[in-house]
Amino acid sequence: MKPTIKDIAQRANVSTATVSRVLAKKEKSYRPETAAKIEAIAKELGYKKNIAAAELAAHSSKLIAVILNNTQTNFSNDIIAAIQAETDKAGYQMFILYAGNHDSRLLNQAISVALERHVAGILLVATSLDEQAAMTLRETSTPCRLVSVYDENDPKYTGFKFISSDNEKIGYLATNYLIDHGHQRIGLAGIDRSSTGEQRLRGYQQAMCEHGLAPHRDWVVYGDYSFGPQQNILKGLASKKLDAIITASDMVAVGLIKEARLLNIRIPEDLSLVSIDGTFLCDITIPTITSVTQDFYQMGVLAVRSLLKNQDSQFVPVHITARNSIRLLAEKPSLQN
Amino acid sequence: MKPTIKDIAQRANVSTATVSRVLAKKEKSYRPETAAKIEAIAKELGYKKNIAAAELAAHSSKLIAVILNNTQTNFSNDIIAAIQAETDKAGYQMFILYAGNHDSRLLNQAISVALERHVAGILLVATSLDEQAAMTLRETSTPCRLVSVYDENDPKYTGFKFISSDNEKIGYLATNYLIDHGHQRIGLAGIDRSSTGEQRLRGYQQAMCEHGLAPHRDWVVYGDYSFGPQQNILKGLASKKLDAIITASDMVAVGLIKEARLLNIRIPEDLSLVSIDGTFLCDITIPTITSVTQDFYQMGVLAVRSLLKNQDSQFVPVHITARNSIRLLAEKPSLQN
DNA sequence: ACCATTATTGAAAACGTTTACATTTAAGAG
DNA sequence: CTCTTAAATGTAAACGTTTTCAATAATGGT
Repeated sequence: MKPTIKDIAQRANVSTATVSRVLAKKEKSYRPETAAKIEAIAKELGYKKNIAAAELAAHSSKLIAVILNNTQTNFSNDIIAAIQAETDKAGYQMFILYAGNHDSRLLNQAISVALERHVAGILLVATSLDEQAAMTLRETSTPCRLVSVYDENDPKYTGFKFISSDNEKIGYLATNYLIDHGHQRIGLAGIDRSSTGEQRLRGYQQAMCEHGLAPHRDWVVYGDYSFGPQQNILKGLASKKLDAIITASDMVAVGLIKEARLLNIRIPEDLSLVSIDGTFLCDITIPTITSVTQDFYQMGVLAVRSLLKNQDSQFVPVHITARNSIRLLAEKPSLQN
Repeated sequence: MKPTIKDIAQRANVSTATVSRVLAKKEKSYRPETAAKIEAIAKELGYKKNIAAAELAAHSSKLIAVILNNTQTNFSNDIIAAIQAETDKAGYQMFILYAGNHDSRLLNQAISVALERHVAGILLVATSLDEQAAMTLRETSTPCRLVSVYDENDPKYTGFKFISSDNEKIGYLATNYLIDHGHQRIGLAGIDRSSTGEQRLRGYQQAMCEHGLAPHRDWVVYGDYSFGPQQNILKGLASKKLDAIITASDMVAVGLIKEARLLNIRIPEDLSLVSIDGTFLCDITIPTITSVTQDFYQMGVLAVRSLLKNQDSQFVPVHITARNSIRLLAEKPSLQN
């Protein structure tokens, strides 16, 4: 039988209460000698606390549930590593639940499991809400944060706190950066039609408009952030004579670089490229890809802090990482269609 | 206050025992009407089982601890997704603990946490053991499996069951495949000096020897499986006039492709390449990379099954995925040094 | 209608902690 | 040396389930 505090108490000639206090390191409520004795015995017996019992008695768990979208994003690794490190630092453990892929049943099941475990908090990473999930999460007293997802315009999302990059800013930054380099006919490829995509699109449009460059509707190609030289982004845009393209993710950028190579379009000589994300993929290509870089690790850190310290929503700063996929254009390239 | 089975029992005019039985779906031990009534009330009250209490009472947890190495490998995603799906299917939940990077303290702490949670089992993914960890795991009755790690020659590993690709076979397959395509001067790049690297090296050497191609010691370049065009693998091997290189991982392959491009070495015209892993990275490069492909998803699935059903160690089949990084050489290229 | 089974249910004892409250012991003030 | 107060420990009641064993109700055979 596994040893319990009772066994320790007996051997140490103290009560279980004292053992509990020592093992839980309750401040100033036991003599150092008592503590030493108890700790020695605990070690000798190979005692392991039964967390289930502890959580039951204390009405508090040191668990954080992380709910993840199943789609393989090459950045969730970073977020998760950060969440793990930060929860660990606070004496918590994280535990991961996958919520499939826009699968309402799985999502709600994951939430249910988290609540059954009476977790200290829930982190929804890159996962969009549905009506039922939103309701459940609103009703429970368990705190929750959305990570890398938000939507001020969707009532489903109101009341939920989030930690994310500012997608509008991302679109705006990327576009402005290209404009600063003399580009005018700028495309946007790979965004989806959900909140994230729309937000980036808005930023793009705003930057364009502010410079009097009304973006052509055809310059925007929708997608799902994934790799796809087969998506023929460039073929579709070929007739448009674009100066540059912003890709919605590094995966899209990599696909586009490959497509360009096959079509003998040189980057950046014939076409500039700036990607959104800034993961390691930007460094493995030729040329390396200039990106609007998101700080995914920091995002994870802040998400945990926000959850544990009940802080408000916040945007994680983004920045341009200059690499080699942009050329400098003359001041005013032609603009006729 | 959150509702408990007591509340449900009261409202349904039954005992808590009955409620427990219904909610746990104990076979044939209650009338359907009773079940219906209880389930209705549970739903109405928004009842959530307190898993801590259940685990405490039942002496069994439905948790699987997954202990992970911190190093970013682009395949652990697949393994983890599989573990999640498979544990879920069996009614378990998995929970992840990071063990740093050959960090003894963190590893043992992770194991300790897993044991405190009285998990049903532990999966060590791509994590090597140290003396203390091996001892702890041997002493406990909690079952455990190593995933993607094994070493028949290291006494630390004896007695531990594993699920992994056969690294010797991987090295052997890759080498043979190149030999079959007429290559003779074959290098091996990026392996480390731990068990995995040594095993792959042995397979490589065996295949070479079987064909009377004593491999030159200089043809093997050590590394750590990671991306590094800066590692100058090719520069180091330039004088060796190799026909082909086997890279220890896709990341190494990608780095090597980049290096080759910068050095104007054409792949596969000047140098053939076969990589080990076969992840998405093999598809995004130009040329696409022929690989010895590991079935990481299956590895995760089998690991969970082995753990839960107490099955023995097993190798997960690997196979060659032909892509475009190998050329066909004449039967007998020159072999003088 | 009666008895032997069998299917349902209930009562209550675990499970291993934490913690409020009570008690004892030690320490300090005068 | 006594009194007051603080520190250290003990007692015992939770916490919300599961499960054994006992009790009751339903069922079928005769």
